[in-house]
Amino acid sequence: MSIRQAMLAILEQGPMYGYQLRAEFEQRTGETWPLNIGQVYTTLTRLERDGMVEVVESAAEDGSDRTHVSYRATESGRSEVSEWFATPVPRTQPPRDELAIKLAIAVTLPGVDVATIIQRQRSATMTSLQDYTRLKRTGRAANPEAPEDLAWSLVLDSLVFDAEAEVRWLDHCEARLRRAAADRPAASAHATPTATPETSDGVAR
Amino acid sequence: MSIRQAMLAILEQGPMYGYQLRAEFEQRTGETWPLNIGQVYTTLTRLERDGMVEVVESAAEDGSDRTHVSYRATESGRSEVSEWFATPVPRTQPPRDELAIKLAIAVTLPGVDVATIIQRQRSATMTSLQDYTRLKRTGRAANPEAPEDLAWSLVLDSLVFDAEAEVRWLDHCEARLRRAAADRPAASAHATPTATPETSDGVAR
DNA sequence: CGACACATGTAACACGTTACATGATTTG
DNA sequence: CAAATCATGTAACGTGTTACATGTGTCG
Repeated sequence: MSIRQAMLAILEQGPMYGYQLRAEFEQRTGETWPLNIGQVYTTLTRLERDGMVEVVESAAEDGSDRTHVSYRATESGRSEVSEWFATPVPRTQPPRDELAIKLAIAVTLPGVDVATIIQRQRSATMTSLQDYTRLKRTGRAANPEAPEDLAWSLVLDSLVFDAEAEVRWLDHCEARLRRAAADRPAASAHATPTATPETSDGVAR
Repeated sequence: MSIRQAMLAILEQGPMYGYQLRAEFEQRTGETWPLNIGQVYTTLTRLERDGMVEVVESAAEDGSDRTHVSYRATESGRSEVSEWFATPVPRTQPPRDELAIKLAIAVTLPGVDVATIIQRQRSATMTSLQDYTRLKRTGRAANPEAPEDLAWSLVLDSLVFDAEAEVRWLDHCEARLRRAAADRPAASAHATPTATPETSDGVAR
């Protein structure tokens, strides 16, 4: 649902055609979320159907006489954009987190080696983190003053913050599982139920 | 794509029918990611088509003579699950982050009050954080020893880590924007173009 | 009995990806 | 000129949500 609004928002800069829209989007987000060109056209069609944009056949501005199928945001479109900016992204129904789902299920199944899953995941994520920092050094020399480069840089930071949070969470999970295992040591290998005393957890909460 | 694997993984516990699968899933993830019952059936159909599960008409175990349409994981299904657990969730194409996209575009558009967007978002996210901690206190009395409750608790922690990372990122963005504004002070309020020396145009790019 | 939860589906739609078709323009 | 890139689409498929239809079991 965010592509639609993003495209509409970019149209605030003026009428554009499909390819241009994709270029503008990717310039701001880097190679992070490549935007499928097919989807650009289908989304534009739906936006037009919903009265958010209208077609403006425009000559290419580069002098050639080629015309493109450009789109311009309508009044409705512009108001949808400002509402998008004015409303915080809700956390009521966060997108499903595959890693969280995976671990949540893993800890409930017998015979699944959760510790290994965690270690592999952390190692993969830390590799990504290194890639991100490498990207930040290499990054788009250009001029860091330009808003598009600032945008891309912020997106990159967002990925870093996210990956760091994931690593922290993995450490946290590891610790909690270790404590849980310490409380009832037999449960791992040969499945001895050990009758769990009272409620004396130690798992906190 | 994660629901499919999650359902398949849960079937490792033994044959189940639609409603049961949903209940097992939601018990592990709390009310975080409610699983649509319609999707359960369509996903089961596709899993069967792909040879991952097979139907086992089973009598309900609670004594009643009612039979349910239960599914059991096949050999292929089981191997897909173990591969799922063995492979880290890749960060190569992370799911699109609506907030990051929104801010990335916002900073490149003239006349958008990014500072306000950030403040509103942070305030909304911190409210969610409070809800999470309240949930952690209230949480599912039951017994925290039970693996399902541990799972749900880890998921909740994941939400917290995520929200905290978001707040940190918002602070980070705010700081960077303040620095950028300090470097070229005129750009904010009354849209004074200040003629940006060399490349002219003001629209940049 | 009537309301409600359980249980199994189907249809319609939105969104997203991959792949293909078809031209025009640019460039080695 | 041939190949690559730009540009605009369409078709097929997977996934996800919402809504509807239909029937069974339970409980006040």
